[in-house]
Amino acid sequence: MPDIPVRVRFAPSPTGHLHVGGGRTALFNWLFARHHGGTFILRIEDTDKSRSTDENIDVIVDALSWLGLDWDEGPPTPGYRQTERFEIYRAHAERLVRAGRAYYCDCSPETLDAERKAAEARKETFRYSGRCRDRGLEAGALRLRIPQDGATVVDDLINGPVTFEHRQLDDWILVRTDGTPTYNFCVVVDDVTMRISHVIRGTDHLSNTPKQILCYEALDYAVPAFAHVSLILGQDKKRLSKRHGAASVQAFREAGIIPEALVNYLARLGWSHGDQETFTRDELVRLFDVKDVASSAAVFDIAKLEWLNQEYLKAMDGARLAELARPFIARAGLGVTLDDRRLAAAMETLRERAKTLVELVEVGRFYFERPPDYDPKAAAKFFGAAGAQRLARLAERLRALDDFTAPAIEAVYRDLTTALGLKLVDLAQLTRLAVTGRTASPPLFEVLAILGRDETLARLEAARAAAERVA
RNA sequence: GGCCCCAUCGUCUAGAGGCCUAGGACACGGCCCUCUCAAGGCUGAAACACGGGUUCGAAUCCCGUUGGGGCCA
Repeated sequence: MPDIPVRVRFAPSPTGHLHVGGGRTALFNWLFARHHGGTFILRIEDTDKSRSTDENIDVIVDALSWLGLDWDEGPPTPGYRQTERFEIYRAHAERLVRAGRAYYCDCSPETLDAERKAAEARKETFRYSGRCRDRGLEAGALRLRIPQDGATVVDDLINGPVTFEHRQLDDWILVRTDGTPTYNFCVVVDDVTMRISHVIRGTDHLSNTPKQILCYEALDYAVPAFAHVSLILGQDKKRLSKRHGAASVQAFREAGIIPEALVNYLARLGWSHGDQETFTRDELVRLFDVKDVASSAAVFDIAKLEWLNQEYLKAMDGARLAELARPFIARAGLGVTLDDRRLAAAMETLRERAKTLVELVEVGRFYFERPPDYDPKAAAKFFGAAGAQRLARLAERLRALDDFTAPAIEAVYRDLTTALGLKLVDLAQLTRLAVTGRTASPPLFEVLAILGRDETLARLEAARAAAERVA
């Protein structure tokens, strides 16, 4: 189908947050559209009024925007929500009735239920008997008249040809007795009227596809190409859900994952390009082809996502990192007193020590507050009279230092180490404990330089006092 | 239960009959580097679900079994 314009859509139902599986489906659609210079459409499947809310639409729109998946058609422009389209479904239903491709059925739920039970008793799949097919009714549920014999083949771009025998299908309901269209009918009408060229969606819809294809044909519309993407599984190989922890795009955002990393990870889940692991957005657009998407399901691996996230953090400059980190600093209840320059420098000392923005703040807490306490084990080891003594001497020398930079500070430490007949690690760990409250931190001399002389001396003095109390 | 999909290291995957004594990445172990923790470098362990075919030759093709998943109820 090289001649028809590529038009793809992502059609979430706004019944909750955007699931990462949905995020990946959206990404694949978006990449496909951008790769082919086509159109990416966002459509909201909100026919389930009881569970669909405007808030959820906002959340999904927000998540897609955050991922950088912009749509060419869709909300807030009207006409892209199913609840706005009932007139269109009605018109198409009428068309099918007039063409004799659909008929009304007044079989009661009880009758149908009895048939279903009978079929079960015979260990057969329940199929509607077609009792009302030729009764010429003018009201009731509207059913699609499908061929009795033969088969429909879904020529799936990912799975290859998949054959469904018509004898396994039945005359399914297009419009319920109460006049509401069914999901499968809405989807077909929407895809038809939006001139969708490729339907890229989750494999949970593969089984519905033959019914839909029959409906396209009844409507006398060209059938689009289909590509069914496998589901994302949790560690237990069950469909990924909230039970597995973070499963929504929003949850990862809050966990401090950056959009570039999530996009890269999601793209690599089921799709690959040789041995390449990291891709820029442009590379993805250039290299992605839905035909290369794997047909097997994939387990979501948070550890790998976090590794990728760190790869992105490590490649980022301090200023940008600072902007990303600010909301996380605030959420941790901390305030920034460092100026922009120092904050950026601080970020650069943290980025290879954190896999997420949340971790970045945790590991860099001391940049935003004085140590509220000292690691007890380390305090027992480094503090005491000797420790207090050493802290005093360090403070004395640092106060006298002309140039409060990392190399100059290091020289002071090396000097004093020799003078005292110690190892560098002794004074370094003592100071680290004094300044950060912990025994692990970014390179000490850089930390001191970023904190600045006044703050460093204040912390040294506070620690000295605490050290004396230990003694 | 019926129909459909899927099956390479723990995980994501490369592999489209000989290039495979199966490659990469994450995670894991070891070593190096080192002011701590990381990061980094080197290195180790780790897989073609099983059984039949087809073929000179199968991870790659076919059939079955098993297992997992989905849809319909």
